[in-house]
Amino acid sequence: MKKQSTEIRQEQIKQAVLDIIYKDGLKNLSTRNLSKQIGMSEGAIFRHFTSKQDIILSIIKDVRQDFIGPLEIIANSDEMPEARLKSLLCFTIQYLMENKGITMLMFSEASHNNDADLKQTLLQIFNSQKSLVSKIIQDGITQGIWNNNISVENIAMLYMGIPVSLNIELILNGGNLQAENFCQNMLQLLLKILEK
Amino acid sequence: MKKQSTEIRQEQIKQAVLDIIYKDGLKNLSTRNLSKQIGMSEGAIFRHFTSKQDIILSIIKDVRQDFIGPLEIIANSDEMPEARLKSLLCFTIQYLMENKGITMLMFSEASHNNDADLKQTLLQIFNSQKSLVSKIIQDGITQGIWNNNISVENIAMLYMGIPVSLNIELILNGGNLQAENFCQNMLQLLLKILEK
DNA sequence: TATGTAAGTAAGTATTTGCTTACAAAAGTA
DNA sequence: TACTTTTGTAAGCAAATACTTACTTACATA
Repeated sequence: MKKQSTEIRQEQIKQAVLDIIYKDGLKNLSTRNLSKQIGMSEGAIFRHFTSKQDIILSIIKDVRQDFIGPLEIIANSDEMPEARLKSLLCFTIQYLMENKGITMLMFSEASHNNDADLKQTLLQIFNSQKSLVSKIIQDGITQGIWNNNISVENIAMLYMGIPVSLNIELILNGGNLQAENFCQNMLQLLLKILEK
Repeated sequence: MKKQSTEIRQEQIKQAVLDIIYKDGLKNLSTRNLSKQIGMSEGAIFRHFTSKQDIILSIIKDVRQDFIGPLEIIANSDEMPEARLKSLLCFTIQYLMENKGITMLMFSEASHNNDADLKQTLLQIFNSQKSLVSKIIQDGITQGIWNNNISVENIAMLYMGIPVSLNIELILNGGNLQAENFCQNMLQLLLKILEK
């Protein structure tokens, strides 16, 4: 196999991990299977990551950077709450559609890991999402746009189920889902809850 | 160890499976680990089930009987749509709280299984839930109680995320969650969407 | 062109996996 | 009581697992 830099290989390996999880499930995520998917020897994987655990940790850290990072920018922008909520939701759905294995990875593998570092990062990812949604909703209420009689906490919780709804549909109906439509549809429902 | 009938042992084994999944995650669900949890030898497990797969299949069939069964009765009762929706949601949450490993099992293990029988049962469980919620909502619309401008399909999709939201909270925040409150809270939000 | 290093491989390692075997003992039944 | 069946065990099986080793090869740079 042609030689490549560690940076390139690391990206390939992480992508392959997510692909395997989405297509074949977590139980088929073995280093042997992984090497087959990439077309490189098993030993080579361990040139670029110290352990299988290390690959997963790296993926979760990517999530914080490539997913939570942009979400923070969206939530803290000076746009109207409704526009921010839409951006937040649509970006989330887009990200999860492009990284289809991530939802499963975070729930199943990562959440029951005894690696404290990994667990901490994971908790941070969930809590960040929740608090960013909460912030936008709170802004809308404060600005008098939305109903002040609803519990921000409860909507945030309902919101957190949306990405997983998406995942259920993807797995069971085989991935043919219009991300743009899905985002708009869910947004409509949320706005109905928020309206005065 | 004292002898017990296969029926009793099967229940114990299935319960232990769900406990392990909830506490330690799917990757720790080995037959060795399972035998340790029950306090019986590994060989004894295979007296009562033909394979590990067989245990999982049996659990999923329980879900259809003990969970989907009652849901059908609730959805088809002659109560008002709002009362039925509440019962449906609260029963779902109660069931998942009492069988905390099931959500994870259905998503991760079962959805990527190559056993056709299992996959079929699983698909049935998801689609049943969705169609029962849809039925209740449709009834409410037909009776002129709820808004006829909303998409039944979309609300059903949003609904399906609620049980998993619950699971996230349970795993990450350590299980201290008031089921009764959670049910009422989510119901409030759904009713807000449905109202005219 | 020579050389050091980073990136590749095949073939191991020890451990864990799901499951089987050969046998023991408890419990129902005659 | 005698005998059959059912439920239990300890020890071991082949295959799969994550990871290592000893060695090779491509490539940037002196």
